[in-house]
Amino acid sequence: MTKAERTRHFIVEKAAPIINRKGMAGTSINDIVEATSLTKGSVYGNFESKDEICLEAFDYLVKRVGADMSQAMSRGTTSREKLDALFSYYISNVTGENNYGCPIMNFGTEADDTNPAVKVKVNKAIVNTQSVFAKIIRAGIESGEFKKTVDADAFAIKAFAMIEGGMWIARLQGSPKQLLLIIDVLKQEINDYCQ
Amino acid sequence: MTKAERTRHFIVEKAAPIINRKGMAGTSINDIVEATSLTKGSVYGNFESKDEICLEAFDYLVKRVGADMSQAMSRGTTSREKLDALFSYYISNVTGENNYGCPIMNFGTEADDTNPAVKVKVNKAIVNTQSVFAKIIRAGIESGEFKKTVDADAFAIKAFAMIEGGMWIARLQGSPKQLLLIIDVLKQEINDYCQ
DNA sequence: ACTAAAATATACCGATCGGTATAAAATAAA
DNA sequence: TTTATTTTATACCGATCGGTATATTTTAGT
Repeated sequence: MTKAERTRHFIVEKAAPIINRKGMAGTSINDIVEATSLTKGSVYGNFESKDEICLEAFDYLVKRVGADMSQAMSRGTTSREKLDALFSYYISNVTGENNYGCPIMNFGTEADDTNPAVKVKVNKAIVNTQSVFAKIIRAGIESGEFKKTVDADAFAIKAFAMIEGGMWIARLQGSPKQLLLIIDVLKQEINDYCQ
Repeated sequence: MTKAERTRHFIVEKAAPIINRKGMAGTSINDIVEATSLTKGSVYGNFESKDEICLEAFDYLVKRVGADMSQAMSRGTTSREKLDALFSYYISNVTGENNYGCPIMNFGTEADDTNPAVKVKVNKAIVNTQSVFAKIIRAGIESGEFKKTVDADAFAIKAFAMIEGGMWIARLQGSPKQLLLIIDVLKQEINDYCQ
């Protein structure tokens, strides 16, 4: 890893949480300069534009969320336990201190009408996340844990929308109350899936 | 209504869809000047700051959405029909041409970490919208249309999260497919509420 | 240690940002 | 219609925006 590669990564690491919090338009190069204690020349020596930083910041955040989700899932053995672990991760993601919301939600809402490149990345992240849910359900069906009649894709779409909506509300209200209710509903539904 | 009041309203009317689409940070005063064909001096003769315009724009958008929801609901007689009409409104909101997403979602996501005043307004809008759902359910229970065991508040929270999540996904994907699935799930659930 | 190459810092660019002082024009009360 | 008041347009403010040319420093291969 060359110096430049390390610096690039360092800049992304510092910039990502700021962009996730303040938005792409709301974050200035100066914000990034201050956060990294570098200079503008140094930042632009490693990146071509602010847009490139935003794109890599989104990739970085999504990768980190994905890693956290995998780690959470690995704590469960059965499909149901894996789903429970995922739910717990989402809840901790809202109740934890240094968290600024789901990057897929934050970048997606801003990029929707303004940044096609980011929009494409967000769409891929949505599909990936939903397929994580669907794969767990399918594994549970194959192992005999869940009924064969369960629609894995439909559950994934529904659960993802509910959780994203619930996290968004929880962050805005400064309370996990509604997210907890939504997670309870999902757990009850998974309970009904069991045979 | 004085000239100033009319102009204020005119500015908000023109600025609101732009801010809803590009975000508060992403919209410049010049954008508003161009959209209104007024001058900067005229805009600042009627508003103290860009922030004030954003706040009024949000109020305007929420009021309009509320009116559209009321109009949709009035097309139904039973509680179930009213809910169906609401769902249809949300779907048309996504499939329609000149639409740029739910203002509660757009303003909420941006304001969450950057604009406390807007955040307060967004929270009130969330509570109001959820109470619309809850009230319909409660009316249905009182009229004997729905079972007494139905939890109106829980349904409102769940349905709102699902719909907001579903609309967000639909706009990002450029397809109402997942929202339609989510609405179907809700309709099925309401069907189960009937006795 | 020497040196070519890579990375960083300084200083600056024009454009645009939100906002304002002031003059010109339009409104509204008399 | 006159006149005081309100509203609008012009021209400008300093600050900050994203971005760059260039000089200086640091890195890394020999």
